[in-house]
Amino acid sequence: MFRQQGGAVTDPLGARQAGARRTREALLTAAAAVFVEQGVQAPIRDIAGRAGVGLGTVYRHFPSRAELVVAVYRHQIDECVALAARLRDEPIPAGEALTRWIGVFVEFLVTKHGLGVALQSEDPSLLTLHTLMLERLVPACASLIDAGVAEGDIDPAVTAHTLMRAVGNLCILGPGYERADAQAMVARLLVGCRRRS
Amino acid sequence: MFRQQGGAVTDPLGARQAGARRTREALLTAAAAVFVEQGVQAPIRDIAGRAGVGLGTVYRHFPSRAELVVAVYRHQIDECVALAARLRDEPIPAGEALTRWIGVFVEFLVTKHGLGVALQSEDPSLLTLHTLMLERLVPACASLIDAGVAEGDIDPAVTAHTLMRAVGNLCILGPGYERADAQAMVARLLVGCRRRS
Amino acid sequence: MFRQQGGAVTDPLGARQAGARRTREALLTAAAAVFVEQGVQAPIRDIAGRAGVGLGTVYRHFPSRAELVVAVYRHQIDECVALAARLRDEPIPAGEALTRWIGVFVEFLVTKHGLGVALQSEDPSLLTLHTLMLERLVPACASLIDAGVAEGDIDPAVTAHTLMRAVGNLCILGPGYERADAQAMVARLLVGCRRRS
Amino acid sequence: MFRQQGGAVTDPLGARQAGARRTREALLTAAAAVFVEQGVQAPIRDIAGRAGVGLGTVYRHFPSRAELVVAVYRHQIDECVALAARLRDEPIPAGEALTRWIGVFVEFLVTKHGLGVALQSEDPSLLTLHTLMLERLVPACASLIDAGVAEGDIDPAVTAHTLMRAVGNLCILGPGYERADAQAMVARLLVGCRRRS
DNA sequence: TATGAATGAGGGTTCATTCAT
DNA sequence: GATGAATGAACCCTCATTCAT
Repeated sequence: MFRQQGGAVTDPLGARQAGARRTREALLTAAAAVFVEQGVQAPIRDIAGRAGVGLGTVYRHFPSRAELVVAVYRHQIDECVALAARLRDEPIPAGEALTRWIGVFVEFLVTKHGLGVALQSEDPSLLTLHTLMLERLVPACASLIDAGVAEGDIDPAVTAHTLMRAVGNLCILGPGYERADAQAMVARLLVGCRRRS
Repeated sequence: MFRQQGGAVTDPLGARQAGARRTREALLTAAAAVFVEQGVQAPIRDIAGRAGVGLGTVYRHFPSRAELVVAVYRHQIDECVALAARLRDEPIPAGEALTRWIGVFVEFLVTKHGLGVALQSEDPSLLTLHTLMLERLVPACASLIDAGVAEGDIDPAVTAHTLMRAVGNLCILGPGYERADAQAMVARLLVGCRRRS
Repeated sequence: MFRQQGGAVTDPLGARQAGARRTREALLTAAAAVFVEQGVQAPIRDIAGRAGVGLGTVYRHFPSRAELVVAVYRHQIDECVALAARLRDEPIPAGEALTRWIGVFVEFLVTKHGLGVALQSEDPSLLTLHTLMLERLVPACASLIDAGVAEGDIDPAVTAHTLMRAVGNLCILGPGYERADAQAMVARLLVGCRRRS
Repeated sequence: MFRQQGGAVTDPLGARQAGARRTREALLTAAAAVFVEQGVQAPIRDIAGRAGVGLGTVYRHFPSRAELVVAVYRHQIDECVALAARLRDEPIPAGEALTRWIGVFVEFLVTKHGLGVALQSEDPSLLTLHTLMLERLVPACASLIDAGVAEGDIDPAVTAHTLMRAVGNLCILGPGYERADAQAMVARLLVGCRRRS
C-alpha cells in the first residue's frame, strides 16, 4: 500500500531474466556445437564448459538431457512444419512440393550431425525427441504425401513415418559419405516413391 | 602321475591349439548373440560371461572391441562377397543380380541389430570394420553395378561405396521402423538407382 | 507519483520491519511443515518454495540451517520451560509432575518427525540446538527431578541431562515403532527412575 | 583327457581367492572404522581409501551400501543370537537372562557408533539391516521375554520388537551422553519392563 | 531487503583395461 | 593360455551457498 512499484527497491526483474535468457541461449548454441562434434550423448560437462557456465546451470535450464536436445532442435523443427504448410498452398505439383520439403529436412539433418543418430536411438531419455518428430513433422510430411497421392504422383503405399525415418537414416553422415551423397541418395529414394507408371 | 605320454611334460601342441580355437569360437558365438541383444557397444564382461570364459580371455583373443566385431561379421561378409561372384555369372539381367545381392546384404544387416549403428559410427575403434566393408564388399558391389551400367540398366552416377553406406543406414531399425520397412525403403532406393529412361 | 507521505522517499521503517517479520514467520511455518515431512535435513530450497520466498531470503533470515531449526522449535521449547514452572507450583506429588512434564515433552518430540534425529546428530551445524536444549530444558527438567528427589520419589542418581537425552532418543520413531510405542517406553523408563523401595 | 590337473597350467585358484578374501576383510575392517567415525552413510570413497583399494573394488565385493553394512555387523548379530540360546538354557531366572542379554546387545551397539542411527533410519538402502535385525535378533529376544513372562517376572505387554528398538535408540550416543549413560538408561528401562507387583 | 541464477564440491555408479597368479 | 580381482577415469546428478541486480 506504500509502494506500488516493487521494482524501486528490489532490482528490476528484467535484468536477471535477460541474463538467464542469454545463458539459456549460450547453452543452446554450445550444445548444438557439441552435438555436432560428439553426438547428442556428449557429456553434459562438455556443454557446460563450452558455454562457459557451471554444470549446475545446465541442469537448472534443462533438467534432463532430452530437454536440451529437444530445445536445440525444436526451432528448426518448427520451421520445417511451417514450410510444409506454405508449400501445400503454393501452385506447384504435390510431388515437387514433397521433394522441396524433404530437401529442407535433409539440410536440417545433415547440418546437425548427431541428430540422425539421436533420431534412431532407442535411449529412453531421447523418447521426447521421437515424440516431437512424430507429432510435428510426421503430420506435416503426411499432408504433402497425401496431396501427392491425390494427384496420382506418389505411391499410396508410402507412409510419412517410414519415409521420414528412412530419410533420417540416409542423413547419417560419415567419412566417404558426405552431405552431397546423402542428398543424392534421398533424391533416389524419392524417385522410388513415385507411382509406378 | 598320469603321464601316459612318455616324456611329454607339456601337452602336445595340438591339444592346446584346439582348446584355443574352441574358446575363440565360443567367444564369437557369444558375441554375436550379445550384439543382437545389446548392440556392438555391449560391455565386454557380458560377452565373457555368455561365453563362459574370463574377461582376460576375451582380451587375449581380441585385443580391441573392433577386432571382435569384425571377426563376428567377417564370415557373413565373406559369404556376401562370394554371392556377388556367383550372381555375376548367372544368366540374369545385371539389375536383377544387384537387387538380389542387396537383398541378401539387407538380410544380413537387419538381423544384426546394432551393426547398422556400428557401420556409421565414427568411433575409431570400429574403423577396422569400415575398412573391412570397403575392401571386401565395395568391390563386390561395384562389380554388380558395373555390369548393370554396362547393360544400361543402372545409372552410371551410382557408386558402390555410397550405395552401400545408404543401404547400411536404411537398415538401422527402431521402434516403428522394422525390418519390412527397411526392405521396402531399400527397394525404393534401388528403383531410384536405375537409369532414367 | 504516489508519494502520499511527504518527503519520505523510502518507506517508513515500520512497514519494512513488519514485512520482514511476516517473511520470517512464513519461513518458520514453512520450515516446520517441511521438517515434519522430510526431516530437518530437507533441502533449503524446499523451505523457500513452501514459504513462497526466494532462496536468498532464507539465508538472510537464518544464515545457517541450525538457526532455522532452533527458531522453529524455540517457541515450543519455551512452552515446555513455562510448563515446568507451573507444574512445580501445583499441589501434586513431584513424581507426578515429572511424569506429566515428560509426557508433554514426548508429545513435542513425536509430532516433530526428524527432531529426534536432529537432537542426537553430531552435525556441528546443529550444536546450537543441543545448546538450546541444555540451557533451557535441562534446568526446567532438573527442577522437577530435584523436587522428586526431595520427596523421596525419584532416584537421586537420575540427572536431567541424561534423562532428556534418553527420552529424546526414545522418541525417534520409525516403521514398527510409532508414537504409542515411544510413549510406552518412556513411561517404563520413568518407572525405572523412581527410588527403589 | 591329457591333463587331469588343470591347476598345473593355470595358476592355483587358491591364491586369488585368498587375495580376494583378504581384500574383503580389509574392506570390512575399514568400513567398520569409517562407520564409527562418520556413520553408515559415509562416502564409499572414504571406505575404499581407508582400505587402500580402488573404488570399483568396493562395488565388486558389496554392490550396495546395505550389503556392506550388513556384512560389517552380521558376525556380531550372530553372536547375540547364539548368546540368547545359551542364556535360555542356563539355570538362572529369566529376568536375569534378559538383563544379561540386553547388556551384551548394548555393548554391541555402543561400540558401533553409527549403527544405532542406521537402525532407525528409514533409508530404503538400509532396509536389509532392519530385516536382519528383525529376523534374527527379535526372535532371540522374544524367546527370553517369553520365558520371563512365563515366570511372572516380565510384563506381558512388552514386545521384543519394541523393546529392541527402544534399546537401540537409547544406545545412540552423543556428547554428554556416553556409554555409561546409555547402559544406565537401558537398565532403568528394563526395570520398567518388570511386572508391577 | 529480496531475489534466484550461477556455481562447483561432493558422492554415486559403471566399465574398459591391466596384470599377477 | 586362462583367469578374474583390482583399478580409476569418466559420467551422472544434487544441493548448499554466494552474489549481482
